[in-house]
This record gives sequence, structure tokens and C-alpha cells, in this order.
Amino acid sequence: MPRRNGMGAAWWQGKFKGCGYRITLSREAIIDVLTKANKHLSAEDIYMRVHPKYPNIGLTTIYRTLDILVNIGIIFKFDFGDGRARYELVENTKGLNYHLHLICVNCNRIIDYTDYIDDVIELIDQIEKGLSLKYNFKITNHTIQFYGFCKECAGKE
Amino acid sequence: MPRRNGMGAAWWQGKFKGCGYRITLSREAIIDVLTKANKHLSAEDIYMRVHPKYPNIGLTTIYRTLDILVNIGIIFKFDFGDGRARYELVENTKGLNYHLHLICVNCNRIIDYTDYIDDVIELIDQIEKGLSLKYNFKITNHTIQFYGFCKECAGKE
DNA sequence: TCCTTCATGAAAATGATTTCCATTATTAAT
DNA sequence: ATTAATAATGGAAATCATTTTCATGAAGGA
Repeated sequence: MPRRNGMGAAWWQGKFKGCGYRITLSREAIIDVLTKANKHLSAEDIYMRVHPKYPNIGLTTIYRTLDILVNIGIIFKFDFGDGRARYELVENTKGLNYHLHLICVNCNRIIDYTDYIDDVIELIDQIEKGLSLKYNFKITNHTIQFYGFCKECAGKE
Repeated sequence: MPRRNGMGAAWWQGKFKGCGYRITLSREAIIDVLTKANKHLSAEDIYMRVHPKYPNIGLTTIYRTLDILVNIGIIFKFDFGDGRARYELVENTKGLNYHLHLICVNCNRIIDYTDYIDDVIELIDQIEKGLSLKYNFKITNHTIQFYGFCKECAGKE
């Protein structure tokens, strides 16, 4: 039985059931698309990719499922400022999928990068600890994004 | 003639005119509200505060003006994930207004903080330089936000 | 099997932001 | 100043991603 990764075929199903959710065809299909794409997708992107094979899965179900997945920490939800959210698996086949985004405000192109990740993670950890104490705030998540003009769009300002 | 800050009464007007925009009562009123509030406001927040004194300034004008102000770098636009944007002066009376946000995903309370700012700025500078070179990307802006549960909302998850 | 609960899809609602368009204000040129 | 050209405005209508509603279908437990 071939496996997509080292976490077991149903790596997400445990967490899913544990939180009281049922495992359905729709949900499997949506997670499958996210796994295969391995990059940020909008709800509609996902709908487009699910639809050919499962034409009876509606956009509403996509949104509802994404909501659950965000809440139980299986995917991240991003806002790149173009009016539609993007979703991305927290873990991909290579393990933890941590990276940052560089967003072109002109053409909306997004570059994923991992440069300086170690420094970033170190600082983030430090900040999270410090803020938790000082403000009694339980940090669950964070966002770091850079905006600007990509190679093609530089000068078009 | 009392001044609100050390930058001159019309500190923003130069930049404004320089970019080819006219200075109008509406625009003055909007910037005035942002200056006095000295914190992030939504378009509607601004409308509410402008309306009593200038009932003929419409929401559309607010949005248009905010758009201009963001583009010429007088205000920042933030998305805290609750579906409405917030706007905030880049500079306030004390000088540069750099700070970060802690966002409660339950009650949407936002805590501004400046802890670790020096470390953050140093790392950000370093990253910006590095990424500019590597990806030929001209960074103009960035976002760093922490999400979680505030003191009151912790445990309500 | 029956029953309670969860999941679903289609259509309608929502709500922040944009677009349209006719009117008014502002600037530049004469 | 007066005028011509351009920019700004507000109200209403349009957009559009996301949510809600509601009636129906599927899944698991007693």
C-alpha cells in the first residue's frame, strides 16, 4: 500500500475524528486537492479542481470544510490583500511547511521563500513567549508578509 | 499658532499636492480624524467621526481618500481578518508610529505593542535587503501580526 | 430498525468595498 | 476675473467573496 508521506495514509483523519467531525468523501477530496497542489489555493481554486471528479460538491461545502480545517490546525488561511483568502496545508510531504510570502501588489504574484527562516523562527518564538507573559495572551498563530513590486512590475508604479 | 506636532500644520499637504491631488475639506477632515484618533480605524469608524461635523461627506469619499493616502504612504492599511480594513497614520505626533498587533480571534480585540521592536526592525531590514537581491523584488511594506486568545477569551475556545 | 446528529447543496442574504454617473468644486489658462 | 479643462463628490447600484437558511440526505449509536 503506497503512502503519500511518512505520516500514514490518514494522517489527518485522527485529528479530524478526534474533534468530532465525520470523514466524508467531500472532505477527503478537498484535503486531497490541497495535498497534491502543495501551495496556497483559494476556495474557488479548490472548487475548480474538485469539480471535474465530484461535480456534486458545492462551494458551500468547500468553505465549510476549509473552516473546519483551519480551526483544527490542518491548514493555514492567508489573506494576501486581493479580496479572497488562500488556504495551504500546514504540513506537506516533506514535513513542516513553514515559509513566508512575498506579495506583488501590482500583479498579485506570490513568491514563497524560506530564506532567513531560522532567524525568523527564533525571533518569533522569543516574541511569543514574551507577549504571552506580558499581555496574558495565548498566541496560536502569526502572519509575516512582505509587499512590494516583483521583477516584472518594478517601475510600473 | 499652535501646532499639533513638529512637522508643520500641513505636513501632509506637500506630499499630497506633489502627487497631483487637490486639498479639499473632505480630505482634511479625514486626515484630521485619523490624526486625533491616533489608532487604527475602519472606513466606517472614520465616517462616523466625520459625519457629525460634515454630514455631507459620503462613505464613498472616505474610501477614495483612504485609497489615496495608502498609495502615497501617509497611512497604513491593515487587515485583521474580521472582514473590514483598518487604517492608521504612518506618523503620529511622537514621530514614527511603528508597532505591531496582537489580535484576539475570539473578540477581535487588538493590542498594539512595541516590545521587541528593535529586534524586529533589525531582522526585517536584513530580510528586506536579502530578498530584494535574491528575488529582484522591491519591498515597500510588510505585515507582522500575532493571532490568538486574549486574557478574557482564553479558555472560551 | 429507529433516531438523533451531522453534512450537504441550492438559493438567498450579507456586507464591505467599487463602480457609475450626473453634479459641483478647483485649478490653470487666457 | 471668466472660462475651459480636470478632479472630486455623493448617492445609488453593482460586485463579489463569504455566510446563512432551510429542506434533504447520509452516518453512527441504541
